[in-house]
Amino acid sequence: MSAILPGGFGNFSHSEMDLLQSVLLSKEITKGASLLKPGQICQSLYFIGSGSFIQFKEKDEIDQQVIDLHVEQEWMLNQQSFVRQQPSETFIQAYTDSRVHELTIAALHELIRLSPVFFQLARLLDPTPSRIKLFDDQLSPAEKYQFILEHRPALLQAFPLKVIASYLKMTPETLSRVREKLSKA
Amino acid sequence: MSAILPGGFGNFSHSEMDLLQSVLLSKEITKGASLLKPGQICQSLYFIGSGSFIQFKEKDEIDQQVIDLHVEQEWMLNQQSFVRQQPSETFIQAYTDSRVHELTIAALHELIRLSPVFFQLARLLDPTPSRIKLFDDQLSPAEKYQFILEHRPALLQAFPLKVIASYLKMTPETLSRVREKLSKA
DNA sequence: GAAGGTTCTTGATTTGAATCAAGTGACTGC
DNA sequence: GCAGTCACTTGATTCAAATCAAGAACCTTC
Repeated sequence: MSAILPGGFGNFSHSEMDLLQSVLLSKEITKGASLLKPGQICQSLYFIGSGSFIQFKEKDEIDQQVIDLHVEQEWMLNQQSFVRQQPSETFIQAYTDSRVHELTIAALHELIRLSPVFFQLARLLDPTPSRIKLFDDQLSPAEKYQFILEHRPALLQAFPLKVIASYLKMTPETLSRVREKLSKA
Repeated sequence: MSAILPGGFGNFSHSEMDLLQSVLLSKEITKGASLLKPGQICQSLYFIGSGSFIQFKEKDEIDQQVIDLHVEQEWMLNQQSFVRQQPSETFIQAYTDSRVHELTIAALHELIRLSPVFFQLARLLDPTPSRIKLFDDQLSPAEKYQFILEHRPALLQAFPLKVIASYLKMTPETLSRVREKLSKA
């Protein structure tokens, strides 16, 4: 196995990368299948080799709220559930046929036991600055859209606008208007 | 030194508690003084023995946005800055004369080296479920107020309503109206 | 105790996004 | 080809909270 993992999420030597990759489990996930369901406890980090995932919550019988969107070459997990080892409230569902590389919590502990260097992976357990910016600050719909345009443009390629709208916590109508305004600005 | 720390944030034996307390630095902070300023990197966790703190961001020259409120018997830090060791964007400022017990990052590492049990403290580095609920879900002003009424009532004792309003990301007028409605419901 | 400053409340108005509604274009499958 | 569905757009209306404005209650402090 070689180079399934990108740089950028840690400072690892070649041998450390090899070690890391050796404990990963490669899995194929077909479109629509779930890696995590409400009630389950998130036990793994997943690195997406290819494909895309939607993490969402059932608001009511009809509607679902998109919590996060994940595209290839990104790590993915339910942070809350993983860190506190508590039942998830969200689904993590493949939006397309996908391949993931799974790092179980046991494997993570083993890595850290072997070398404290792997401590760095713990950073994956915290919300990214990008997510914090998007939802902690209170941005206007236009600002939210511009933010992902700038910081997560891949999402716009990977998902339909109604999914993006739900992720950004606005209606599809509002997103449509924001885009229209921006396109002629 | 005895019993400055409460239970509830970890599962420690008496001797572990003693060890933990032995590495804490007790500090007095006078009203208005800052434990952390924008540009600085958050290097410590603070346990508030007595007093209260406001964590806020300068929105513009005039206004400031309250990010978090901290009262006694709680741990406090700038999670983003601490975890990523990046410059803070917030102030952590004493709202009243206070006493804190400081756990530096170096002391934390030393504790974990001595016993992996202290790993549990890492949970302090993640946003609490309470905070996530308050700002990730999109609650109405009334729901936000009811949430802190139920989950963080001490805040209402410790801070004026205009500070609470800023924390809850609503105007003081809206908070006032929410309270009025609730009081006669 | 008067003057000034806060905090909080109350009322009137504005505003921005949600909702409601309808329509277009693209694709899907019979 | 045509009905049906789905994604997206566009327009009209509604609604909730922000803003603007003013006043009441409670402080300081000189």
